[in-house]
Amino acid sequence: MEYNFSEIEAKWQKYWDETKIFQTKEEALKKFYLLVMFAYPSGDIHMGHFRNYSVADVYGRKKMMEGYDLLFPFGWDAFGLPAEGAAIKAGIDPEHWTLGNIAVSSNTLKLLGIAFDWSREIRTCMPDYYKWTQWVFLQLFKSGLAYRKTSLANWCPVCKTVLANEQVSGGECWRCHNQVEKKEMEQWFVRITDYSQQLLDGLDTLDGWPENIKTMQRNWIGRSEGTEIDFQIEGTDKKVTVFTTRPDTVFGVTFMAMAPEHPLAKELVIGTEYEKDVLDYIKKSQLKTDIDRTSTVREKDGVFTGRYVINPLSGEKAQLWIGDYVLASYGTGVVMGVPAHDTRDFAFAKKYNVPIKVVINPKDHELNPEEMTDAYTEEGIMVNSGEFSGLPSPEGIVKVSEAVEKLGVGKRTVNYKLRDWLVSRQRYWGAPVPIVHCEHCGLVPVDEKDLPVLLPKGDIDFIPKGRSPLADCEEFMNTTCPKCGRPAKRDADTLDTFVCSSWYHIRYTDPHNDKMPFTKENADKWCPVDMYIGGSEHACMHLIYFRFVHKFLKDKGFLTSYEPATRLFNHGMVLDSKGEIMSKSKGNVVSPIKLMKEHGVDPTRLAMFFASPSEKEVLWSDAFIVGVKRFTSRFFNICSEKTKKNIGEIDFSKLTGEDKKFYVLIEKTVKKVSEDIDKFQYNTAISALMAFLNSAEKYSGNDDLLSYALKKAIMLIAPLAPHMAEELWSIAGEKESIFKAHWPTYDEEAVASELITMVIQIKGKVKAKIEVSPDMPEDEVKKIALEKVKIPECDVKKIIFVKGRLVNILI
RNA sequence: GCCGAAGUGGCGGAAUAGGCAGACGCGCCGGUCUCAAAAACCGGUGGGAUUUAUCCCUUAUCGGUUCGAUUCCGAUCUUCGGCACCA
Repeated sequence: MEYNFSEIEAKWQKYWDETKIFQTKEEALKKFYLLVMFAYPSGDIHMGHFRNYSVADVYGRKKMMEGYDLLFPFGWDAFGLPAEGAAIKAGIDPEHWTLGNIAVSSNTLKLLGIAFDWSREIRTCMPDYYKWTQWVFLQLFKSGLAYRKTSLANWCPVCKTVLANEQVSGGECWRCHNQVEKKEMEQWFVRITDYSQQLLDGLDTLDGWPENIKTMQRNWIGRSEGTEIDFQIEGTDKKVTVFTTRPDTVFGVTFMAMAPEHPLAKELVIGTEYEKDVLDYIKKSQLKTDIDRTSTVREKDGVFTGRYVINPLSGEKAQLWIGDYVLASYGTGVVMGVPAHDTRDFAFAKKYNVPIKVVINPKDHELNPEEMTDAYTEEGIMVNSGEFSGLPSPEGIVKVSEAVEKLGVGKRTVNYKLRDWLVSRQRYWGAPVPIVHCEHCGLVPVDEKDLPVLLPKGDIDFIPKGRSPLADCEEFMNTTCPKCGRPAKRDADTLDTFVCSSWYHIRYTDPHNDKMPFTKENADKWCPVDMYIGGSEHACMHLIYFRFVHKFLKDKGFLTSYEPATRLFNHGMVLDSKGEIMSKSKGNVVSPIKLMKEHGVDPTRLAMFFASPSEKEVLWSDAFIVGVKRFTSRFFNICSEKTKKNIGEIDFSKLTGEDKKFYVLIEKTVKKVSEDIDKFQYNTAISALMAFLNSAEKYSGNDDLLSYALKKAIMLIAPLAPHMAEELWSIAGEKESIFKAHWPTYDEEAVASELITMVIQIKGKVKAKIEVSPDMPEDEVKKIALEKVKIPECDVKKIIFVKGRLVNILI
């Protein structure tokens, strides 16, 4: 029988649709929540989506066959810049553009036969969803976690919008890759930093997350323990506080460097001879781009303020400088300069002739400041440090900190690199910030009963001008204050799309609720996500935000789980055959739709899976399809011809010879495929099925046994090639969907009883092989081995025996 | 610079609580079928030597531990990912 894929695919997709087989069961007795990162509808589905969803689909279908009640939903992360880009370029309304793309992509996804529960589809750009995104924001606001602050925001001059720190990489905008500037603006922030420690601690509970993602998040949160120390400014009643992780070097402070943005910077020099130089320097450093500012290769520079600070421990004076290598946003914005023991301070001191004072010596020799070419940053013994001299530096860190606290000039403290989350955007296509600005009452949250704050439609000028397009829409802007009732203005900004995606996993548990974002009952029934599948590029963005929002909602009592997802799997990217990212501009895009139409969905899936393990990238080549097409057609032929509905019992103990071997093979294949799918190693699962097929075609024994084995093989291939498996299942006489069949078990006795090949080595080199049963006594195996290689027992020095593996004879 | 992962035939890749390196597939070579070709099927295929039922070499490179190392340890090289003046 010919394998007519297009007919078979259409038939079974229709069947799945009509029988609603993939619709989530409400009772969920044995729940499994499988989640794929939802899609940005930028056009049609590409190979990356195809791989992501197919990999998840295999996993989900196997779970179904294992008897789990599966929640496997899909949706659209539908707000965001590209829709506005299309509006500007082509004059299309962003909503029209977005919904059009969703329609096209949904159709494609349905043709791909992914087992999504489409009845739970969500679209973040629709009022029934963003109403609740606004609700989430209001909870944050009411808890004091959403606040406005004027700050130097990352500003992308091309997208004309602000960006969160996470959206700037290497000084470039994550979307358009143009250089980001700094711009002073009043913005909405979310106090994610209140959760720094919780987000860090939570990682230790996430055993099912890849280590590299957890490491990236740990580094991103960037916890460091240290000590804050106050230095009095000479001749004033003011003091500056520094944060240091090396209080053991405090006696080596010869200068102090302050960030140009520090509130005291200007104040300290006003009216002095240093005023002009310092103000010029501050102005200059603000004009520098982030790339210049944060480049580690750039020569450090600074300007002297004419002021001195007093070291609270040594009583020594140190020069106070302004230097733009000091970050205002980390620690206290002031750094104590210890040239002898810090690389940056050393470079700075050398440039400006600041004294270098050694306070830590290596164990074996003494440092001479004049001869040093580099800072000594290792551990050592404290010197020139008063009562602390002679202490090993790790101990010094503790002792100096204690002294600082005792003197009342500082305290031990913890710092994090994590910054607050900037959530406002000066764009149209997003969820409006549900806040009213009232002259009398200040910032007033919109009443929950008045949500959503609808995004106005119609005549909106989308051209980016550096302020929100909504600001010009008077109809939208003019409102009344929910508190005092007087005329007031709406907030003109919209929320970052990462706010929309920070809670979508919970909305899926109750997607049509119009009274609440979700019920606690439903959230707790399904959450946490049991397996979350997506790319690793979101490690420090979405994957932190959604953990934060989940924890926040938990703390507010809206749900019970501490983490949104217990297991995470990152699939690799699909690249072109040269290893480059596929993009329209390069013209190297491979279309999954074209492949699917030409070869069928199942062969295309199999080719993708077989090409490489799922977590690795795959350099796509159409040649991958050749082998699996031969395989599918051979598999289809033998199964459609040799399976029978009724077969007699297979009694392993009565099998012999070829029959026994073949039976053991199918049982072993069940074990292998089951384990490999659980590990996302679909490539080896497929090769095990190929090896089985090779033997099945050669097998010429018992028809019942062959049919028994083939039906097991059909079930094994079902998650990987679902349409073909359904067809073969029905040809085999089965009436129900194969996805209602139970995932096959294997005969452990048979798998364990298989004859094993033992290797006979002489001095570690393979000389012969013997087949023995696994329970043959050691002495007997040794005897056979010696006979086999014709070595008399008297020549043997030693025999190494590894059960079930080998015999190594030393002579 | 720091942290992490990886390096296996012509290619994708398999095998690591240390135990037959190269499963499975692509490609290639030979064959069957055919007037011929394609498709399909069958056989062969890491490299080298050879007296061809034989031997040597081989998992980035060099060393170590071991009866035995792709797997463990150390050094070096390369590639990829992340962080990058975080005091």
